[in-house]
Amino acid sequence: MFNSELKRGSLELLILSVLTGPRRHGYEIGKLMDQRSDGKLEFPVSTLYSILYRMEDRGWIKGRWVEKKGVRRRCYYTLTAKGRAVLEAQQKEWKDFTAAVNRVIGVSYA
Amino acid sequence: MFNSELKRGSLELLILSVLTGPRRHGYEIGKLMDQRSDGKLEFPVSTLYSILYRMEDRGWIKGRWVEKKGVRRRCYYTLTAKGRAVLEAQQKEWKDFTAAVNRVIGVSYA
DNA sequence: GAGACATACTTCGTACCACGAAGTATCGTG
DNA sequence: CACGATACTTCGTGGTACGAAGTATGTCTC
Repeated sequence: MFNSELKRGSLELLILSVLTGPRRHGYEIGKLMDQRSDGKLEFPVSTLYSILYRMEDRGWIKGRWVEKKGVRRRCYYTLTAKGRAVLEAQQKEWKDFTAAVNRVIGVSYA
Repeated sequence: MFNSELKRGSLELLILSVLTGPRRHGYEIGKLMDQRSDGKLEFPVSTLYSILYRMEDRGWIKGRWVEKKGVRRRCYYTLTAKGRAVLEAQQKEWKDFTAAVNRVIGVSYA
C-alpha cells in the first residue's frame, strides 16, 4: 500500500503499540495491523518477524513459546520495561516529526 | 535531530515542497529546510546532494548552473511537470500514511 | 595579507533495514 | 486426501541516509 521507505521509521512504533495490549504472537500482530489500518499498513511476514527478532535482541520485547497439543507452536510477545520506554520515546518522536514535516510542506512557499 | 529511518520516506517530499517556490540552489535548500523547521529537519550535505542528483536523474527536477564573477558557481533547481505530479502524489501518500499510523498507534488497545 | 569561517558542491564507502523468495510444519474443512 | 489458513524461519538483495574527506571561492577580522 505505502512506499517501503515511508514505513521505515514507524514499523517498530506500530508493533510496540499493538503490544501495549495483551500478549500477542507474530502472526496475530500481523493480522491486527492489517485490520486496524483497513489493510493499509499490511506488511509481509518476513518484515514482521525480522522486526520482532530485532526488537527482542534489543530487549524491547520478550517472547515466550507456547506449545499445546491441537495448537501450533506460537511465540507470544510482551513489552519489557525498556520496550515501554522506547515506545514512549518513539511516540513523542513521531508526533514531533510529523508536526515538523507538516509545517514545512504545508507552508511550502512563504 | 530525528532518527534517520524516520526521515527516509519524507526527504524527497520536503525538498519538492521547497521547490514549489522560486528556483533554489542546493545549499540554499538545506538552509531553508533548517530554518523552516527550526533546525529539526536539518540533514547533512551528502544526503541533500545525493537526493537532488537522484531526483534530477528521475526527471523530477531540473538543475541549471549559474556562474557569475564574484559569486560561487551554483546549480539552481526547478520542478519539472513530472516533479509536480510526484509532489502531489507524495503529499497525498504522506497524509494518508500518517492518518493510518495515527489511527493504529492512537487506539493501541481496543 | 593571512588566517578563519561561511559558502557551495563532489565522491566514495558503509550500515541499516524492508522485502521477496523459498521453505518447514501443523491444523481444519470439504 | 487435497487445499487453504495458520505459524514461523532463513537468506539474499537493493535502496538510501549518512559520515568522511576533499576541492574551491568569497567575506570578515586583526
